[in-house]
Amino acid sequence: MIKHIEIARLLKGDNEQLMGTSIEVKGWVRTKRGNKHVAFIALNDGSTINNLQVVADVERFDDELLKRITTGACLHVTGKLVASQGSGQSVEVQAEQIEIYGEASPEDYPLQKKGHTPEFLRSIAHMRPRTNTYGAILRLRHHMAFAIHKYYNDHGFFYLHTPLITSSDAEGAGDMFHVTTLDLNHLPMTEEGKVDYEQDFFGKHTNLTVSGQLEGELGALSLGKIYTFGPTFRAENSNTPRHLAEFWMIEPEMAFYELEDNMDLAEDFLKYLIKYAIDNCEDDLKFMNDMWDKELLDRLHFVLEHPFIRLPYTEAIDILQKSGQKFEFPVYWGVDLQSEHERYLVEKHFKCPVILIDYPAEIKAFYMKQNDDGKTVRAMDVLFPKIGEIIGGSQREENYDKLMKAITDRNIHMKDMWWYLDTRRWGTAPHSGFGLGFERLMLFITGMSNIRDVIPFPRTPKNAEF
RNA sequence: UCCUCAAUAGCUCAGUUGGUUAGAGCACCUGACUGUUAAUCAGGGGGUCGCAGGUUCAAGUCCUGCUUGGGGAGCCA
Repeated sequence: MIKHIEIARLLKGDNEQLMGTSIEVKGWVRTKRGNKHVAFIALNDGSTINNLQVVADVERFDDELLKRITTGACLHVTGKLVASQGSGQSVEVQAEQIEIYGEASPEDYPLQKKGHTPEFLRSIAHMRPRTNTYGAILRLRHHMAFAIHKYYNDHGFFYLHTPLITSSDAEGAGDMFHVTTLDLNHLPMTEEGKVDYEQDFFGKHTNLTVSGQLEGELGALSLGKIYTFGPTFRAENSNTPRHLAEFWMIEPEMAFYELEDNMDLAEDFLKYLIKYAIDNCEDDLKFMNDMWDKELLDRLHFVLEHPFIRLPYTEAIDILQKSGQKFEFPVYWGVDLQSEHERYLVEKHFKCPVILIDYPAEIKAFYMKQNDDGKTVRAMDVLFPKIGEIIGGSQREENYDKLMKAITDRNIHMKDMWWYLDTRRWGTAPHSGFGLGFERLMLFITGMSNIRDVIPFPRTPKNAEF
């Protein structure tokens, strides 16, 4: 007797030594059908999108027991693994014993064997991992997370844990969640009538991080190549299918990398992840392709096989102005590109991922390396079909004086940022990095269209259930 | 936050110019069927029409506000 075998292993090709032997399987019932002589139970244990067919000879089992086996119930089945008589599967289990771990009353169990909308499933996010779709998404999410660590480890990067609680609010990446242990109903006040954060837990005002980049630069300028991979928090009131208040971000930061090296890394990295998914998640990707996005696999292969277009901002403006397209927002040099402009470049003009570089300094962050033209900075945005900006990054300004000028030009308060500036005072070096939104990657990999469906428990304005 | 569309059975939806007892498919329950494949076939139960007001002899249907959700925009990853 072999104890509890996962369904993924039973359905693999190399199960010949198990054929004819008695095995144990455990999992949740997807559907049961049959007649008065035989019952077919589709069992899924989450190890694979595929179900194991359990065949129960009705005369061998108590009617009451079989009646309690309904969609959603959890079973422990002992039986013989045999070649299937039916055509839908190669093997099946002839049930000898069935134990019901947990019933799922058909009167109120919310998941049915028919399809549900993502909107409905979001309202039962605690149960949706039990569906085929979210099982596939969560397995893909795991494999992508693993592949990210593998890629960087294999390329000599070190995983740096940057803090989630930060006291710097000059990062310029939008509104932040405050972190405090003060009693909000009885706030200690200073003589000027402001909240006295000296009495707070950290003795100063603190927030949840919006980026690990600044600390990441400290790592790069000592370890050489580092990456961060952790949660990030933005308190913006963004209500779109592409934004979350809590999301995961990958931020590599590399000493001695210039912008071209940065672009090479971003492109190689993204293609590695896509290839990893294709090579390791065939069943789940096929399911997502068949059920949600018929062009998913074609799109993944297309991106894998074509070099990304690399284009200076100034040339992109030129293309847009000469396109003859009518845009809602006018195009001129110095304007920040709108979604419609980015979509035109990626989906209509080039029909290919595009890396835009050398943006006007005014529309980019203070830390980006200034070009000699005095107008542009060494920024890069990677734009993908269907989802838009998937990566934002740059070569960093390593010159102390130029960095200080950018800071004063923008009226940024740097009193809490002395440690960042010290990297440019002592042993500064050219370096680069970028940020990849993990859930945006997952949108691309899964073919889903709403970011709330590629994270187990989405956090968005007015929504922190589960 | 702005624009826009929507909310009717457990789920997905239909519901005419405002008019009698609000429908369908799936799910569920009962039955039929000796190997099914989101099984099939027959029958049955199931509704505070998102919430609060208003117009009207009469509101699922028209008006106002609110709530929730989708799509688009901004912020960005």
